[in-house]
Amino acid sequence: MDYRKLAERLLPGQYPELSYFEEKYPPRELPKGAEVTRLAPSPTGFIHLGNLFAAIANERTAHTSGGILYLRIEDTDAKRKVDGAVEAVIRALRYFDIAFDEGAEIGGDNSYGPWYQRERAEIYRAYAKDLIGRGLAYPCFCTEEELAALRERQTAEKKITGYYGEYARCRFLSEEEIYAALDAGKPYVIRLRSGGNAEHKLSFHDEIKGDITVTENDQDIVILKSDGIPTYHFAHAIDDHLMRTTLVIRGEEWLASLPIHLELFDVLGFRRPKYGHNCSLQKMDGGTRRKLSKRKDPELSLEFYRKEGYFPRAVKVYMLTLLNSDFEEWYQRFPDQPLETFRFQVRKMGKSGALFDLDKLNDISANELSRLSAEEMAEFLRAWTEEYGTEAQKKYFSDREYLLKVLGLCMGVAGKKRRKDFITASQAMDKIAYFFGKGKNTDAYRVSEQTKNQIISSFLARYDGTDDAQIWFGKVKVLAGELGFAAEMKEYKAAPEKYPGSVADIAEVLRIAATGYANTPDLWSIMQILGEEETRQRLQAELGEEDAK
RNA sequence: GGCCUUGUGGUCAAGCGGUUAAGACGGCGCCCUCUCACGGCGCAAUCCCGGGUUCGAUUCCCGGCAAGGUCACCA
Repeated sequence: MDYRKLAERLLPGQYPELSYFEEKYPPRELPKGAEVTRLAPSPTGFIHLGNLFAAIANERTAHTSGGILYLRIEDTDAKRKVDGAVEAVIRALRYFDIAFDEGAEIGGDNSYGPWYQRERAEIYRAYAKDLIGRGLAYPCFCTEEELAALRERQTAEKKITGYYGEYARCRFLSEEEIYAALDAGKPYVIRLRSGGNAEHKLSFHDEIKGDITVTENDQDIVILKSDGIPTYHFAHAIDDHLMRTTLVIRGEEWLASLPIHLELFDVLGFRRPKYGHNCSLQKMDGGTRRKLSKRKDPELSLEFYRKEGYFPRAVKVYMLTLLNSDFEEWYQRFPDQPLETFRFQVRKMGKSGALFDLDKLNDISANELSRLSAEEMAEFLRAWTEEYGTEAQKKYFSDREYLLKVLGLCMGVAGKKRRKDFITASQAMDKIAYFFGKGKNTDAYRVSEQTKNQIISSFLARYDGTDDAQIWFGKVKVLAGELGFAAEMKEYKAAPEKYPGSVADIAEVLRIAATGYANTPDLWSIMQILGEEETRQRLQAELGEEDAK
């Protein structure tokens, strides 16, 4: 068969010589050891924690090695396209400090572009034409129904499913049959004429998994779909070669198609990049664990973390602790070092999938936030509130001095022992809400109505907003004594049966009355911030409830 | 089902022939304490199972089992 003629018929016209591409996209001039990595999302705009996980691995690898990270958009599937998706991806990643050097909408060096696969159609076709001309690819006229029927038959016969070997019907079409089908205008795809044998196993070194065994590919996979757009596999080989990617870090769901990619690189005469297949983040679903999925886990979308107001650095730190097991120790030793100074290593990435642990993230988050100054915290909260907060919450920022006092109390003294009350912006905003107006009590009094009223009114009788903490607490103790409660905790603990309660119980009533919560930071300080007038009003209101009754 | 990958406490994990099997999160106690938080001190783990190899195996080999991934003109 005249393959050249067939290639001309299938992909007519002038295409550049393949050497043209080699020259146009020469190997990058980078220092030794520098890795070129990439992120290649499809433009659905949806990006979740698993993507971030891989993104950080790619970014760190590129930038700790003095290399380059670029963004390529895999838009070969028209169905997946969503408007504004690329910008959304870039924005989401920038929130976590992932910066690209080149790529779609990045504005860096564009000499290795275009970055949208749709715009690279000519390139793929040139290579496909070459393959056809060399007899390494051929047109396939099988319909979806026929392929489905084939699959069914293979399944019934317990054969491996797919288009391969004797099952690759169109592989054996005669020249006449091909041209007849073409003349009849039948739609077709271009398939690779695989030279592999699935019986053959070869050993392959994966940068993350180590030495693994892979089976040779024998599937005549589609390289050009009927619309002339390449499949992922074909585009991957060509793009990563021409963009001179040195290390492909991608999810382990790609491991199964690695044999295809290996064959493609060989057949195209490309030097293979290194590969690292990272395990995917998993989550508990019912009784079993599974990888995070775009469709099933919208709550794990990056957008979720922004909405909740997670501190971006906290999410990043958590990802890093999962990515490189020695990171956590490093971070404990050098908490003030920039994250970038940690020596990230691909080979240290875990081999098994980690379960996403919200508790751990929350702990890290609380730690991160506790290291902020009140001013920084205020700024973080303000930015979050502007985007996601309620109108009422936006008012918290009208009196900056007041807000700072509140945050100072809730965070503790800078440089000293600090509280870790705040986990996320939305949680923090809720946590400080009582400083900006008291609603219904969240916690209930644990003493009788009568005792409660007694405590509040006798406190009110001697409360003076100018008292310092010592005097203030002294008065609470006296009050406790008058009601028969233990004024000293030591005495109470020594003989709890002798008292109806202790100062702790007295303080609890006052605390609930003033804030609505049984647990808060120092009560005296809270009253100082609220001011005497507001404090009195709140306590008075608690008495009022009884009158109403 | 075929193929691939993985299997150390509830979770993330270090260790890779001899260890009291690190550490972190979570849990639970205790201490500190007007509550909470912080901090401090403790407690809880038959290294998936079964065979080998070895003086000795969590570590090596084989076989199970379990979990995950994948088998598209989706990426």
